Amino acid sequence: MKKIEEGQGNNKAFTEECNVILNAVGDAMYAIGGKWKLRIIISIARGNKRFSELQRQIAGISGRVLSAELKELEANGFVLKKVAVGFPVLIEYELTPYSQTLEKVVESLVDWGKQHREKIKREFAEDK
Amino acid sequence: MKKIEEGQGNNKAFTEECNVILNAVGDAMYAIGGKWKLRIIISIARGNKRFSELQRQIAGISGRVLSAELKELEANGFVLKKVAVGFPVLIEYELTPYSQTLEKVVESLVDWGKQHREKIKREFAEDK
DNA sequence: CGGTATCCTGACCGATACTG
DNA sequence: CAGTATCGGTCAGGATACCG
Repeated sequence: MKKIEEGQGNNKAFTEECNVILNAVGDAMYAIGGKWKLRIIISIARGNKRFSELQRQIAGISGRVLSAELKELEANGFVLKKVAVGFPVLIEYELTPYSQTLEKVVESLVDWGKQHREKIKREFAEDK
Repeated sequence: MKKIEEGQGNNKAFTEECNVILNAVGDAMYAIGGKWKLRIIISIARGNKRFSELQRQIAGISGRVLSAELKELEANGFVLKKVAVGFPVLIEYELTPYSQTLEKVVESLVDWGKQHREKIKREFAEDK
């Protein structure tokens, strides 16, 4: 009676450890996955502070969605909303220090995204 | 007449460069975003090859969704489906070399996800 | 300018049952 | 075992109009 046939699929400790990894990625994607969250964070990081700047910079996002996402990001501690009294009222968004922990994630995603886009372009070119 | 008030929001070259970043992240999220794709890739990378192994390892995924995602991953060049003739027919999934390019992304996401989960837990504990 | 309100569609996805 | 078929529900997010 073999206990492990091949691969590590039925090794208990292995399965547990794999679950830790899987949960971590799940948590990460839950927090910053979705179409817009990371893009908004990046856009703020690169100097866009105003609502309209963000909407202009992030192609395709609607006001409704940007508004909702900013609220969520604020609630989750990624973004700070600053309201300066005066006339007209000046509203600026900025990142919290916690957003800086995303640096490596963003960097690797940008790198991969660039090379992936190149790959897709090459394949498309070959398809003719 | 000031040309640039403050920040870099209206600097053209800057905006362009920011768009490159934004597009890269958009492409990446389009390809490997969503609830399951990365988890499936990770799960295969860690030795799970069979359909049922994957379904067992990836908590919460239904057969229907796993099937659809595997097809998409195959079509996009991340996964290879191997069918060994015999009885019963043995079907195994494995990663293509291209999936290896995701290593850094996965690594940073796992790291961040782990610390994020810790942060959430701490905040939850404080809330009492 | 910085949003909200309303409405709506389609993508995603869970459950269940069935098949070769 | 490795899926497919069908159904139905939820929800992200798009369009548009409006508001202080």
